[in-house]
Amino acid sequence: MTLTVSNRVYRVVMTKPGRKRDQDAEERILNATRDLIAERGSSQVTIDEIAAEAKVGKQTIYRWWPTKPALVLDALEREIKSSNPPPTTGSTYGDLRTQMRRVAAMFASPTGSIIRELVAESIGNDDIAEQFRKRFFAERLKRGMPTLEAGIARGELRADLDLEIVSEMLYAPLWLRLIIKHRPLTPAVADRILDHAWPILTTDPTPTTTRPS
Amino acid sequence: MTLTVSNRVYRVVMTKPGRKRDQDAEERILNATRDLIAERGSSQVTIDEIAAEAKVGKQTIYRWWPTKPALVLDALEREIKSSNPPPTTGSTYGDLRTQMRRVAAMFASPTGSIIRELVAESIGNDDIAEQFRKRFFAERLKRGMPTLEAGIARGELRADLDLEIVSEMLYAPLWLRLIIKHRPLTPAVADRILDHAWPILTTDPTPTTTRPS
Amino acid sequence: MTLTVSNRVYRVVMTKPGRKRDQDAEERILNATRDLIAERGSSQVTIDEIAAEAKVGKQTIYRWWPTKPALVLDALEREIKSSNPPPTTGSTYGDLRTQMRRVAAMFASPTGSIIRELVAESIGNDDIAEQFRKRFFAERLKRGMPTLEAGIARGELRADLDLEIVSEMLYAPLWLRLIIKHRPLTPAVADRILDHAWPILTTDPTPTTTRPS
Amino acid sequence: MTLTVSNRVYRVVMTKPGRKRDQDAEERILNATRDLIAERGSSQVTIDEIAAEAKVGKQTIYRWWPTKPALVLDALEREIKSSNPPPTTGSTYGDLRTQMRRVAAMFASPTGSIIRELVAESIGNDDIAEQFRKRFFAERLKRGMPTLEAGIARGELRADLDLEIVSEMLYAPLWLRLIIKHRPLTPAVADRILDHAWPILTTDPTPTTTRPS
DNA sequence: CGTTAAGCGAGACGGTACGTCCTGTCTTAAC
DNA sequence: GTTAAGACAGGACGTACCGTCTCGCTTAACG
Repeated sequence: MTLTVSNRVYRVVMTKPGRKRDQDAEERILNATRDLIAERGSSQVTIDEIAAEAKVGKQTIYRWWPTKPALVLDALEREIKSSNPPPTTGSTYGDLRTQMRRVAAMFASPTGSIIRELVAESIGNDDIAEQFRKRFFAERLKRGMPTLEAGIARGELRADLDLEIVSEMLYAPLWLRLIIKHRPLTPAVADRILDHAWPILTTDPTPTTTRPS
Repeated sequence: MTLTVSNRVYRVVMTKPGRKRDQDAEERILNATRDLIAERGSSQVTIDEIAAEAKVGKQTIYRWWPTKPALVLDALEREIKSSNPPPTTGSTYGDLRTQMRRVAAMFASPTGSIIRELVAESIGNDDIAEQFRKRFFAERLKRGMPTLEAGIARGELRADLDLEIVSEMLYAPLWLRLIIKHRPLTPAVADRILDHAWPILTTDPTPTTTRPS
Repeated sequence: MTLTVSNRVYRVVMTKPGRKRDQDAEERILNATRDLIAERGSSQVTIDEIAAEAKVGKQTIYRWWPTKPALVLDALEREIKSSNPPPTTGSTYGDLRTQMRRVAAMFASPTGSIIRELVAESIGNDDIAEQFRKRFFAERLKRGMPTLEAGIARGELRADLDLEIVSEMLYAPLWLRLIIKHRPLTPAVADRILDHAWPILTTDPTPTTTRPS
Repeated sequence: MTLTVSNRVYRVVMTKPGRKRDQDAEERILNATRDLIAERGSSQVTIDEIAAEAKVGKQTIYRWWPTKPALVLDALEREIKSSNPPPTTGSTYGDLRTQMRRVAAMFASPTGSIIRELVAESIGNDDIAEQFRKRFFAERLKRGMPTLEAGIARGELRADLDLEIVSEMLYAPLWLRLIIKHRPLTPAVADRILDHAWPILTTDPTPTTTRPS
């Protein structure tokens, strides 16, 4: 494709010239970030260390990530992308139980530490917060939605539930334990929460049978 | 006054000599901390700035507070100390409603910002976390306990409730909205949470009447 | 240069009208080097800037010149290559005078700035220093030699002169004024130097007549 | 101490408050600078290295010296401050000879390397150049002046000499050999320069006796 | 009232990490 | 194959804070 202006002929090109971004370097940076942060916490890791660990110049990091938390966010996203498919135990109760236990387990793992660090960064930086919510939090909180909606569709859950509120009642306690660390965070806790909440979710007229004595 | 024991002469002093701690300086430091943090967030405020704003030498700050978050914690405590007495509307539902609305209102106020910043500091520093939990979080989460216990005693709430879980189901969503800012934090939200949770709390056999249509 | 059509961004590239961009690129590089250095000084000019100014890839520069000063050296050489033939006024005094005035004039011109920059580079880099001495300095300092030797041959100058020392006595003050800029550098200065030195050069028994009163 | 003027109270302070500049640190910085630069040359030494060698924070260097060359200049000045008194051999010729040999010796020593590096810095930075000329060069070039003036006063030197030119004829060759390194720089060279120049300086009617055969 | 010791505002200190800049090498798409 | 663009590893730069220390002064209890 050509463009002629005042007798000068220009070619119109779509691609950017120059060396392409080095996928391998990106890989090494994200791995180094993940490893170092899981080990010592985001605030205890410097960009210089990540660069050294990844055998990369600092500028290569700054070229692609504006700040450290942005980098951490990408490292986290990659870590979580290997997402489990939604559970299908056959019953809504079973599905919710599995999902909540998975969240509790993830929060208790090194990945939980990274998420925790990201929450801290989000509090101090609105851009990070925005990214964190959009790319991780919202997606995660909503992952439970289909299960709840399916439960309603199947008639196992009450149709008049405010799912926004319900999902927060189920998951916010887990998040809070991750962030504040005021109480242990185990699958058993997830179970206790679900069992307490179950009566208000279900259409079953004898809810107390699922309640702990 | 001197005291001689085994040929050794001691000076006996009753009060510590030297200049007294400057109450005015302390006041100025805490005010400056509160103002600057509410304005820009704890992580964006330096000790140098606080010292300059308070017209105080840095050493005067470090003499009394070991770290910045310790200072922030004190600034926060002073702000919250004006605690309301527990509500007594006559009904457990009404008391819970009042309490949750108060928490939501506090979280939405500048004080909420300070709490949020403290959460961030807690994540990066275990000592701060310990202090934060002990001096603020636990006390706050447990403030609802007497109301719940009274409700059980009065027979308005089920006796077999796990109050630890219940209080988290009620308050964790508010905390999460403060920290993550993923959804608005209003008194109406507090109401919706309580109304959804109420059926599992109460001994009233017709819980659905309190549910939002 | 970019062109946006229906939200698509295109790059506009000039077509290559002919071939043999080779020599043109070299030309542009040397010109850009000369211009930028004369303007801001060698140490304030980066290779990237030269490449951008010359519309050339950095690699094209590094393909031909190992380092920046090597490039500067070439730029300088090209500038000076237009060397005047040795003067022949008929008298040794006149020839020396012409030559010294020429050097003073060159030092006072933009070319002098480039030479000055090269001296700076030479101090920090032995390879450059070697090149600078070999390709420019020695040749320049020795350019006066034939004149002096001819003067001796003609019997106008003393036969027992140490020409190495003499040429330095004549020219080093000019070099120093170029480098240190401690005093002005004008043809008049060259004259004063020569007139002071003349008595020890000449066989004329009445040297004082050429001395300034 | 307070001072009250028209109902306004002023604090009267005599000295600047705050910690005093650490003389020991300054000493260590200047020594480290001198040592490292004499060893490897100014351009091969980083501020970080100087700070590390001096056991000093980088900021302490930047607090007192705006740039590296400014620091080098101070280090040099301190090195040279231990200046020898002007020589008094009894004869002007002897004094000049001693002085020129001293300069040659200094230029050949590690101090000479530092001066050389400073010349390079001066070429690239006008502020440094200004400082270098004012604090070192001018003072040094003029140090020979009293000797020349005394020579005239005693009648040993011609009264119509342009001392500015004369001192450059004597010393510029030494400077140039320091900077360009095109020829060796020894006391013998200083002698040869002086002996060549002597005839035009002296009132002695038989100058050739001091000339090398 | 003078001594003594702690607190004060100010600011220099040793140190760590930051984010930018430049060098010289390399890789890629367009010609 | 050659060019312009530009990403790469490496490394120095000068800045910003941290938490500590030192200075000259002020304040207050003790003798």
